[in-house]
Amino acid sequence: MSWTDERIDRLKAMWAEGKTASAIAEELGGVSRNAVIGKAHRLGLDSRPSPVKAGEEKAAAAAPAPAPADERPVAKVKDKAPIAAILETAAPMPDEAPARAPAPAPAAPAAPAGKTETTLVYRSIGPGGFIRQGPGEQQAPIPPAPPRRLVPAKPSPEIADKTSLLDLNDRICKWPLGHPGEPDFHFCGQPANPGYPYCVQHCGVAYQAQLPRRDRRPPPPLPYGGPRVR
DNA sequence: CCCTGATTCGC
DNA sequence: GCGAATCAGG
Repeated sequence: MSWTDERIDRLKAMWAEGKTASAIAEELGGVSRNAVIGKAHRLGLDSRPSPVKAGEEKAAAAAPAPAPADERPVAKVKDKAPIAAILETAAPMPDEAPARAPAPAPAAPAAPAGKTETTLVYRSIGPGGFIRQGPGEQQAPIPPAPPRRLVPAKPSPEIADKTSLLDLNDRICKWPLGHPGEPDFHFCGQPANPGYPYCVQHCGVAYQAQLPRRDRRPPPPLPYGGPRVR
């Protein structure tokens, strides 16, 4: 079914009457509700109060100022231009933000005593989560530290004579002892079995002959409660 | 789940 | 331009 002039007129009339898109579609016949809505849009007919938009208007009225970037809904994956949306959100808005919340100029006198004035400052959040400074609120530059002679830090006593990550090469055993992040975490450090990353002893742990299925033993319960799930 | 309108995007 | 598919609130 095509959009003849007559059908378009009927659509316009019913749309103006406030009939729902489904009702219009049913009355016209041969078209779906979506077809009616699409046609109405292309004709430039007035928007109807849509459930989606109604909520947005309320929110907009309650919070006229743009919400901080980190509180806005994250761009959905399906969005065709998520980058653009993020950039638009994060980009400084030279006309709005500073005008709405002017930062006190460095030379400006402090607020009059006895009356505490709280100014709400909207900031945009940068891609890394840092807070962008607004114009006119630069901090005084941090003075450079006085020059000092740099000396190597002493290793902590716990790992003073242990094999650390930096000590590893292809000739020493890389078998880890302890857990990464713990203060005494280190590596075996014995001479490696040539061609292997571990010493002979740890090669015996790391490499085991493949047994036929029927000969395999079920693995013993793990001492630490199973693999960590992150 | 149903309804609604808005929007997108392949045709 | 068309409209199905999809989204999102009621």
